[in-house]
Amino acid sequence: MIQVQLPDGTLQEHPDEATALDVAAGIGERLAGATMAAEIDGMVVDAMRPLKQLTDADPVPLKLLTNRDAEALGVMRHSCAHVMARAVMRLFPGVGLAFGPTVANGYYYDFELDEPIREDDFERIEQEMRAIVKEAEPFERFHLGRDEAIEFCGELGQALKVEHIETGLSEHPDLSFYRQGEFVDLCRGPHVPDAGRIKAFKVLSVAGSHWKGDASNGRRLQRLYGTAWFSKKEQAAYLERIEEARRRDHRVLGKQHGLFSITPEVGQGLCLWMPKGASVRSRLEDFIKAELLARGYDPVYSPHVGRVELYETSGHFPYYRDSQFAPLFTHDAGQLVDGWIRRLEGGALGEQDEQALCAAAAVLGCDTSSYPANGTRDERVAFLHHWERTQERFLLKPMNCPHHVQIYKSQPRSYRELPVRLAEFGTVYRYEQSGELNGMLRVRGLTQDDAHQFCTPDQVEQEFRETLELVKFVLASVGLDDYRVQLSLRETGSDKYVGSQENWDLAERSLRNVLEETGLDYEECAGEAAFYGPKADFMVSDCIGREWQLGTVQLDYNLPERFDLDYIGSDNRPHRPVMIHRAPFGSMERFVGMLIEHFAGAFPLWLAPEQVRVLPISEDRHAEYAGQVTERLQAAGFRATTDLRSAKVQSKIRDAQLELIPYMAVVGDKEAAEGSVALRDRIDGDLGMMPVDQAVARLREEIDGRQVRQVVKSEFKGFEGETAADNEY
RNA sequence: GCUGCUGUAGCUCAGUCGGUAGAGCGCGUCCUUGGUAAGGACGAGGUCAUGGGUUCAAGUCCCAUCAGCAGCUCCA
Repeated sequence: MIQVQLPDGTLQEHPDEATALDVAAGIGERLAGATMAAEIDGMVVDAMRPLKQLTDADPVPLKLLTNRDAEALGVMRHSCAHVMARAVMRLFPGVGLAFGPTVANGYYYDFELDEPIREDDFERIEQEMRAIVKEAEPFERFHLGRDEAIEFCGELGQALKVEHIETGLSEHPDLSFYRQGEFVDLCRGPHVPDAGRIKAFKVLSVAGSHWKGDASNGRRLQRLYGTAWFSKKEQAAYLERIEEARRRDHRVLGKQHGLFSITPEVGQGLCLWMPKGASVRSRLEDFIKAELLARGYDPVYSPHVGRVELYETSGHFPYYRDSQFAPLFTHDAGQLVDGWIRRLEGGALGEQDEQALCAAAAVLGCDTSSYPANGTRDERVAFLHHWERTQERFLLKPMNCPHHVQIYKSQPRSYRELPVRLAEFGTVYRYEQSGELNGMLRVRGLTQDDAHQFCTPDQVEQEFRETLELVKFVLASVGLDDYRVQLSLRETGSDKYVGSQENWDLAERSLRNVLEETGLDYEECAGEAAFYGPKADFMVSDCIGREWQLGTVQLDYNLPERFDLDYIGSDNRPHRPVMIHRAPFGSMERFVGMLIEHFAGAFPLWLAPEQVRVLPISEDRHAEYAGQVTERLQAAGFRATTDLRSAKVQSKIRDAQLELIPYMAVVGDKEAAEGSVALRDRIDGDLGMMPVDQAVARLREEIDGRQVRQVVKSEFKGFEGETAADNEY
């Protein structure tokens, strides 16, 4: 007999071969039916395996995982991924299986298959899945030794599984498999007891992927995404959330409401701000500029380009070469020599090609007569570098910091004037991979609400503290109150970071101290730091529960070193300042794009491009009074227009509603006689007649308080604490 | 950058088997002058993304390019 201890402390006796499922059945039939898996000492395991196989503990600390537990949801989804793979194998004979893990809200399975899977196929895949679920066959686990396992997968024709056992799982002495009817898959598990426990599922999308995430190995896979839930109701809520997100797509709303546009004529990832989008942006910029002035920042301006040497010194140019626009050369041969150097350094330059380059460079006016063609590679590179350095090369700036550093450096600094805070809405250019571009959220030209704070090491904590306050304040001003901070730290043992060990320790400690002290919800992430220092990123949740990385605060002990910055201390000796990079919004593009989705295009009054529209009942009789009202509203500082079309007022109201104008002012005979308006609210509808002054006061109050009145919360909750499982197989 | 899918009027989309290009909304003109989410009539709008190819004939089939979408990889 074995002893089992349940979470409430009760002890039970069970036969030696008892499983968690047996324990559940002993408590109640319904519980057994709802049991998906079990948890022993925090480890999620199969409910159908004998407890003795799973632990030596006595008594066995057992928790039954049912359709009320987030952990069970992951198990069930992973089982559903197997069901999907089984269905696909039936419909596409000869398909190769790769990986099939769970992800947030669902799962995927990667297949190796020549024939493309199309959306039209989803229905029959789901049908096959329904048939498999209806059969409710059990998931059976078994083990094989390495050699047997390789032979077994070979016999099944699963070459990728063989490869994975030989490489990824080379340390595993024996391998576990799960069988479900005719379908067998190498898998760590755990799984639900039988397929019948999958109550709601759907195949969602198909996309390309790469074997083990490596694009260079040339092995293309097809990734089929699906979702699964404990009930149809939960699934419906989730699908509705996806729909809601689609309805809020800033690319669609941005076009519809004339906020921004991205055209092939201008270029991929280069955003044109239309008047209405520019209006929203400029409200935000004015707001934060005023805030910065109040907080002791000095606004500065700097150009969009800078000499390449600036970014060589900062380290950005060599580190991010591939994600920058190519340098601009003033000499005709510049680009050629640059490509020449890179080919030499890459070791991929033939003798003939080199001679051709030599000749071509000469034609373009670069004197190559003393080029050491027979010298070492280093000598040849040095010759070309030397020439290049005599030439002007510019870079579209990928960062504002080097320019701000030059402003700091332009005069001697005393500890008395620190911190120096230089702020600029600086536009930077990054050559993002084409597949990464996404509306305003990921662009190639973006404007950061950037600033750099230069301070003494002693001031770091206080500066960081104040900066966190600023970020919190600006997020609150647009009604974003649901966020957490990700503290990105270095990864021990990696060589991608610059700067001394002591500085990193100091920086990380300072950030952690202040975050602790402010009580912000934060989480540490090793390996996510920038190459020059740790950072605190604000992860903001929007009204339908999606998380966005917006503001960032980054400590930097590196650039001051590289640019040899100093200030004179009270000891009359030079000291090294510390830099803080920070951008509360992140970039204006990304921030406004996120706001469009958060507000579903319906901006709060203080940000709305058009705040009030005056609607005359009759175009010819009330046009004059409508014009007067509009002028009064404009004089009071509102963005107001008049709708003078010869349409019925119902139709004008409908259009204004669809254009998401916050307020309408209807004017007819009565209003004209009394000097009033019939105010209509986008949200609450008709507010009745009131004097114009009263309407002005009402709107003024809403704007001054930066009120956010309409943010629809999503029905979808998901599972508290749910995370994507880390599936090894 | 890679894989897959897509590209028809300002917008959203039909377009069968390869046989002279369609709708709704929007826009323009005219009629209508109205009271809180669509009044009516008429009209203008397209080198079917671009460039090649196959064919008597291409929006439709093939190739390339460009752009968009989904995903992968990346993100100072």
